[in-house]
Amino acid sequence: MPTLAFFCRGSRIIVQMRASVPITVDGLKSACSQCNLVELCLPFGMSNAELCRLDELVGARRKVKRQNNLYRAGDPFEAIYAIRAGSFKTDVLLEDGREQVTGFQMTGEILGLDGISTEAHTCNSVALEDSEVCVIAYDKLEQMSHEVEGLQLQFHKVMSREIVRDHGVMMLLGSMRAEERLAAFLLNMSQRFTARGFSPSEFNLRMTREEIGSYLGLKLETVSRAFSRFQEDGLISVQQKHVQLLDPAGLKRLIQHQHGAR
Amino acid sequence: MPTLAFFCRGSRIIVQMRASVPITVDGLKSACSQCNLVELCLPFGMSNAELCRLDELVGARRKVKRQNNLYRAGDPFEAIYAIRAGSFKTDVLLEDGREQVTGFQMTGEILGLDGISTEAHTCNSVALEDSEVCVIAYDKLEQMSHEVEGLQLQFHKVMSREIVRDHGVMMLLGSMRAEERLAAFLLNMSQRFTARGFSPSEFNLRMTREEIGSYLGLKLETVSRAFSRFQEDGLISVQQKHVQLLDPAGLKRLIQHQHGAR
DNA sequence: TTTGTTGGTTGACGTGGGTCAACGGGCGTA
DNA sequence: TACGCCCGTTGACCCACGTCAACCAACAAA
Repeated sequence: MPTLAFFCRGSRIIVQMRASVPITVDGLKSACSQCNLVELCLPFGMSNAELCRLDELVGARRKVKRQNNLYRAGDPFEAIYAIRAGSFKTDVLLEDGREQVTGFQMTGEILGLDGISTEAHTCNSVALEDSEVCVIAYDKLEQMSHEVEGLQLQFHKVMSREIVRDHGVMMLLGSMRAEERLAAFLLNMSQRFTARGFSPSEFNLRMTREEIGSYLGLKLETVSRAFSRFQEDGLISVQQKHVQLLDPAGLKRLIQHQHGAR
Repeated sequence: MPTLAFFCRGSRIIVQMRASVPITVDGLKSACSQCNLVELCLPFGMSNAELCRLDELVGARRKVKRQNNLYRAGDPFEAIYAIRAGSFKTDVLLEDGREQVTGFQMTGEILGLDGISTEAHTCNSVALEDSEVCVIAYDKLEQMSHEVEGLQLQFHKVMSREIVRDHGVMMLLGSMRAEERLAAFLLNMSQRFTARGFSPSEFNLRMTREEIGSYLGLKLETVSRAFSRFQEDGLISVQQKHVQLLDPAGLKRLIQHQHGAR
């Protein structure tokens, strides 16, 4: 067995190992105190002391291959997940097969909150690329929330943020036109890439046109046409999944002044 | 000052008073342990002992007249609210004036959860009729969640339920046709009225066609036409805000088999 | 290299629901 | 009891987006 010694924030991570078998990252315990996603994730705003307590909470990491499910609707709810690497989509399915993508998640974001209410997951979570998550056992989270001051507040904020995000999507679906929806989507992606230290104006989408369409309540052809239209108008440059925002302000304007919207 | 003596669940409520001034309900402290909405509201599933602790948490009640705001987008977040009587809508506004109704709330449901994330409300909450809410100071809730076992779990479930509900609305807005949306809306209302001890098949809507339309991502004319269509087809009987579900199974069928939906 | 498969683009056409407009009934106010 | 306003209904028309179909590019497997 390897000997692992973690030290908290401020000092460097030191991992000493005397391993007779190769170490798989799978079995490695995650350490929030050492994670560079701290600013984006559950631990945001917590003190160093609290962060070290968090290290106890976060269990093993789990890898999820592209197209595989992290969980499925109906699975018993046991843990929530923090995305350490990669990205996911969540969707709900109707009996007749219709799919609605309810969100796309990136590093540092939390998955599985929907499961708390009924103690079973109510949507499917699928990796859009080979990804890795930190597993946070829910009963431990409940327990530790009683003890660690900042954890409870942060967790509430994460849930509340999800509710606010959902309201934004409702706005999008309920009262915007196709091109407005796509513009809002692109700006949102840009903003989230920026928060992760990537370029605000150039990125690779991880999802297909069909998935974007499902999320935005549009058919994939409409999404494709809107992309082309934006390119013609010099707002963006697209090539397959690679997108460059040439005129973010123009995209914003598109959303604000409805051109005779519903 | 009136002398008030409350006893916990199981015994009857006793209120002794020697009042020189008329008692206004406004000033009265709410007692969860005495409230008949316990099964629907935050305290659901908590023990009697825990319920009595909750009585400390829930502050004064507040009356909100029809069309008045309980809170507005931008207001500093200080409390969440449990609806004791009446009903509300929540909506978000775009700069250009477009409105999206994000939900309708009934007795026992919790308002204001959106405010936790940014410490300011992000939507408007408007009473659809003269209503009354219990004010639950958020800092006190945080505090008491550390102490009362069941409260934290229940609160998390309430938030999670809101997220699940929002996903349902996304499904509705993103992949259902006008008549399916209205059918889903009516069945949802029926189910919630039932949970409150009212008839599953006959009720009065509190919101206008325009508000329903905004919620469902439709124009009021479309809502009106769908109502008329359902009536022609013998599914419901409508007269203004009074609705009777004549064939709930038929409404369900409408949702499941899409008639060439998007 | 070829071939198959999946994802994306584009065109032609159809339609669900938005728009505009007229009208009528319920309800609150005087 | 009458007035006025909001709310709801209905019809005629139109357009944004869905549908159907052809085609092409990227990428993986052979």
